[in-house]
Amino acid sequence: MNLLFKALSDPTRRQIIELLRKRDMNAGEIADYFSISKPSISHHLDLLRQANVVISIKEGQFITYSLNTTVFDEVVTWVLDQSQRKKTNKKDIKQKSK
Amino acid sequence: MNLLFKALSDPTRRQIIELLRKRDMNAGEIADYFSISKPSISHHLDLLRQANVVISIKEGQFITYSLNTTVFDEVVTWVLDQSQRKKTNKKDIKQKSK
DNA sequence: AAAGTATTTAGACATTTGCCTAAATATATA
DNA sequence: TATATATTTAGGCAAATGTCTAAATACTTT
Repeated sequence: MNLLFKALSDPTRRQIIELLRKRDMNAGEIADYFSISKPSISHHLDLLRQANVVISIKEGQFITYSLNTTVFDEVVTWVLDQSQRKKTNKKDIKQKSK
Repeated sequence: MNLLFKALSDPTRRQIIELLRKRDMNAGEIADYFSISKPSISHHLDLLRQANVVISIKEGQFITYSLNTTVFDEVVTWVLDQSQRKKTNKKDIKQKSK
């Protein structure tokens, strides 16, 4: 959960997600869309993979990345949940201190 | 957009959101739920306010914070959008370099 | 007006993050 | 097998982030 939100908190990583939404790409193709170095992109891809946002499949010399859209459900559920006001429980009522 | 995702990327701030989901609270009440200092909580609240996630209203000696749930729509829209595979445009097809 | 309470601001510090270059690894091709 | 290509790993560095204590601000109460 935290890895997931962390993964989404960087603009470059969100752009990578938007790219992969259109089609699967290998690391080099992805890097071509950015002006930062390939190792930096590789690092971002690693974080996205750790957060389960993308899956990577080695295809010969290339590594193809694709979105794992299922994790987004988790985010949507959490966020939508916050939009809904919760009924206050007795035990949640905090006394003013002193 | 970036401020919003940044705001959601910290566990303490997400917990604050979950607290405010139940009821509005003033800064001191919120701080009571955590073991970190009041100035730190105040800082988190400031970031949440900058991201438009909460609104603060001064009520005498207290400052009441409440959720501004409308911003969550933005997140849900973006995330849901990524879950939906996009039709590939001609112009989006990137030639393999060389 | 003085003292107490609620909250923020200021400034310092350690950790994390995002970036870089150089080197390592793995596969493909001449 | 030697060379070229694709990608990652390693290590370093600057900026951003999260935390703290001390001090400032603002309101309330005596």
